[in-house]
Amino acid sequence: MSRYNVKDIEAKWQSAWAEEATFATPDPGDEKKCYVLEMFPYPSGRIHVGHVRVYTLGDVIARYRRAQGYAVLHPMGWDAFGLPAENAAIENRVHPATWTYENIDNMRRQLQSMGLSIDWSREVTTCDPEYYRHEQKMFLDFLKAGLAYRRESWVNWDPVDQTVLANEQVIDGKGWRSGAEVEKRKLNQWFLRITAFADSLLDELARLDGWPERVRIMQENWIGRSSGARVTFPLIPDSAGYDRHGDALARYGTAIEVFTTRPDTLFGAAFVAVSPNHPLAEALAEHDPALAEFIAECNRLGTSEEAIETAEKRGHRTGLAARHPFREGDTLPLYVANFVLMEYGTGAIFGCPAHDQRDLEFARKYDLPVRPVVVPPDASATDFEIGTEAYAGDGRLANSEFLDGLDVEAAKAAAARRLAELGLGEAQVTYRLRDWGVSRQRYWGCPIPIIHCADCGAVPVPDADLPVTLPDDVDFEQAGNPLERHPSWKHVACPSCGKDASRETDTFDTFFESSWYFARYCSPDAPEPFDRGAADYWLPVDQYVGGIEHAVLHLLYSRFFTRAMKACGYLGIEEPFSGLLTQGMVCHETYRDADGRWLFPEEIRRVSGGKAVKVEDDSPVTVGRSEKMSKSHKNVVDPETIIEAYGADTMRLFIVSDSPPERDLDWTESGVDGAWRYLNRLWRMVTEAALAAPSGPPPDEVAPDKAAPDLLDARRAIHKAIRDTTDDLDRLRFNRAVARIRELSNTIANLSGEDGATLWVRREGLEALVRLAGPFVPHIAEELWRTLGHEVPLSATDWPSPDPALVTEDSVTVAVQVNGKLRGTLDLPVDADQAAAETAALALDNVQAALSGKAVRKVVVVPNRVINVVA
RNA sequence: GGGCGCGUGGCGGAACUGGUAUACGCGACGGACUUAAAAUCCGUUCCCUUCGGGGUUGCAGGUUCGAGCCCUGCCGCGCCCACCA
Repeated sequence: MSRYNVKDIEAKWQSAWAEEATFATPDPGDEKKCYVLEMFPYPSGRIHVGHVRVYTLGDVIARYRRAQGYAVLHPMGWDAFGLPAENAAIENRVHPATWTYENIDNMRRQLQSMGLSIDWSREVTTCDPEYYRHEQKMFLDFLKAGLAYRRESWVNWDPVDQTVLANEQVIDGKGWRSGAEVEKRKLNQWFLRITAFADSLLDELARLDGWPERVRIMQENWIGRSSGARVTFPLIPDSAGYDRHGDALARYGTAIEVFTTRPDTLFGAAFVAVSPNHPLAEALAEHDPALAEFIAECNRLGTSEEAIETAEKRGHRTGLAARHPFREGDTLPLYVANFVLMEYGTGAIFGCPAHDQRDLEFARKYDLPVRPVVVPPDASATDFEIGTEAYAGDGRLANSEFLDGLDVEAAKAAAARRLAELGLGEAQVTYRLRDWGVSRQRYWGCPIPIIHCADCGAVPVPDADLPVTLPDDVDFEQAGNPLERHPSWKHVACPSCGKDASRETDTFDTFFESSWYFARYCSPDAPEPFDRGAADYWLPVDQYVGGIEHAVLHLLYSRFFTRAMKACGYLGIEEPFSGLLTQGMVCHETYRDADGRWLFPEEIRRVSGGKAVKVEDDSPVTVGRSEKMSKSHKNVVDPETIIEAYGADTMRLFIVSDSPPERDLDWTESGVDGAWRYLNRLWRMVTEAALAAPSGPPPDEVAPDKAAPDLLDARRAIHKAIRDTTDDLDRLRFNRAVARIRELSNTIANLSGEDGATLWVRREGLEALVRLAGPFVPHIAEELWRTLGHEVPLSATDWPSPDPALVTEDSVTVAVQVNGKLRGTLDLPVDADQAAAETAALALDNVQAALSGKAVRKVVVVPNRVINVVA
């Protein structure tokens, strides 16, 4: 018997697959297709265990579908623009491109050592001008279609990375990469009009039944559709009567627009407030130094969880008042208030203290009237009062003139109707979702193809001049954007009038590149972004695999981008990914020495009693709970080391064995050992049996109607294993599939005897075993398939199907209960006569003992499952 | 504050969507082989038991012939969003 020589076997099959172009993508044809894609990696330099998990999961699916006869597209590429390259440039004085391409080369080598069934001829690299030229063109098309625009706006500014961040990239008031407290700045920015598709992005979620419910809910909340009304409040100087607002009103206008979801509570209004960043507030501040100071203070305040929770509701009274739209002669004081967001609705609200907690806190502080207008069903209109809790529930309207007596829903509609009649508003839908700001003040990104001309404004770079490429000779010695400082790059003639003009020096957010790469893979060398025929055939992606952290970032942007591409005639579909699998994180125990310093797993040694010591000096080590692998806690495992020691198959098997894919996975050394031991066992089973096991058509004595009972049982187990593993793979339940495969190994191992029929059944089992294991552990499976005497490689062999005669049962074990408690089992023919089943059950000794003479009240017979005797 | 999810042996987890709870693996223990160790192989492994059985899916109830699964209320853990009018 030969030894399981991992290194040779894995190297041998990896080069065989490469030479034979085994995983080359077929041309679009008539076969059923399956596009399997994992989120492409950022080329950080080395793969980590998280990569191993995603690419293993995707590879199992791709290999399984290929064996089933699908035309499979399974590509790989690099999300190659981004900040780490620039940081490396600053720290190590290496050009971002050099750094990136070197990292790609190393990571490609590492990924290839995993034995992935990837068509490497379709590699896409987003920092390549041959890639990003297409998105520059797309951007200009979006601009023409009104899906991109430029405006001055308040932005999230990351003071460490010195760039703007999208709302999706601000986590708890901090930059998603730098962790720095985000500041507010006003800048000219390019935006993509993602809000134009808000309804479609929301409504189509219901049809994405291949997506986890969790992700769909997260996107739904993120889009945040709410319906209400827009209300116009005419402005007048209030009783304090100053007149210095004339200038501000003249510039801003003499009315203020407010969005509310509760137009029914308009009669409870006590004040109107605008955001500190509202144009009216800014105009007023020019003549009001105290207001200017208040606004500045608001902008300094962070937006972190803590800041929001502890922040007091504060306002600055403006000296203006708003006329109540319904109640003649009633006016409401106008405030600038710190809790009003410029980014949502119109940046202005009316405050109804009785029915909104924030408004109530504000009203109590500034002593404004609290007038309930919605009375709960169990209270009376005359004594219902508000204390410290606003009432947000349902009820009947009161103190509200024409709305009195209506319920909340009817009152909302009636109020909106009246507003429309008066010309002071109408029903309106508003979204939490905001347009996607894509300008970044960074070098290592795709240049925005725009030229700014003093006379002509923002002029698109003509098609003939695309792509706009990055200059190579840049200087990272100073902070800020090197494109801005480059001596010549930005100075160009205006394409429209020919005068001196300057290039846009901002680059795109890197989520721009990842929003369409899945389409580029369909035809990576096409002169257009993609060949329409190829895209029509391959898209949408059938199974996408990636981390949950992209639930509202990449996955939402890609859905938008696909719609925008469709609107501009690039594509015929709206949804890019029909199936989505979000895999959990990989975790590992943490270790600290006596001084509290973190230790790497290889620095410790397990001793008895679950304790651990330092390898170096046997000093005690504290074992901490398992948490997400991170460099700072040193609880990391390097995939390359694992492959060196055990091989890719062991690593792949371990990573799919223990936990369901969407759940977090605990990386354990003993689990890896277990996978290693299993593969050695598999190796021995096949190599020891292969010589003795005959091949060929089934001999008579193993036929379903002739085989000896134990052989028949074994054959049944083999075919059920095929059926169940297939079912588990279809449902992406890989940990269960692995359990089925191990069970099949046990069945085969328990098959004793060396007669011809037994040998034949053993071979049948081993062949099934190797074929079922193929998607998980492809190298060893190929090798054993050959050992079993097959000339055609496993990667070109069909997926096995179970023999129907062997998976349909003719008898079944039925549980027998008395009053719901198990008292025995019965072997009955499938679909046995109910009366006969009942009689057989009652005849059991255990049943009679449990009844102990009591009368049987009834017997519940669930065919083929259970018989419950009720006494 | 809003939304979503989870809780099963020492551990990871399984249980066909209401029908024999604890599959498969890890760990542990015992044995065989070995001068010895590793590897391998064979057993045992939810708890209690007077060996007849009895109990067990975070806790307390409910629905049902029957509940890990459905409902109600607690307890604990996790994730997402958050002054969103």
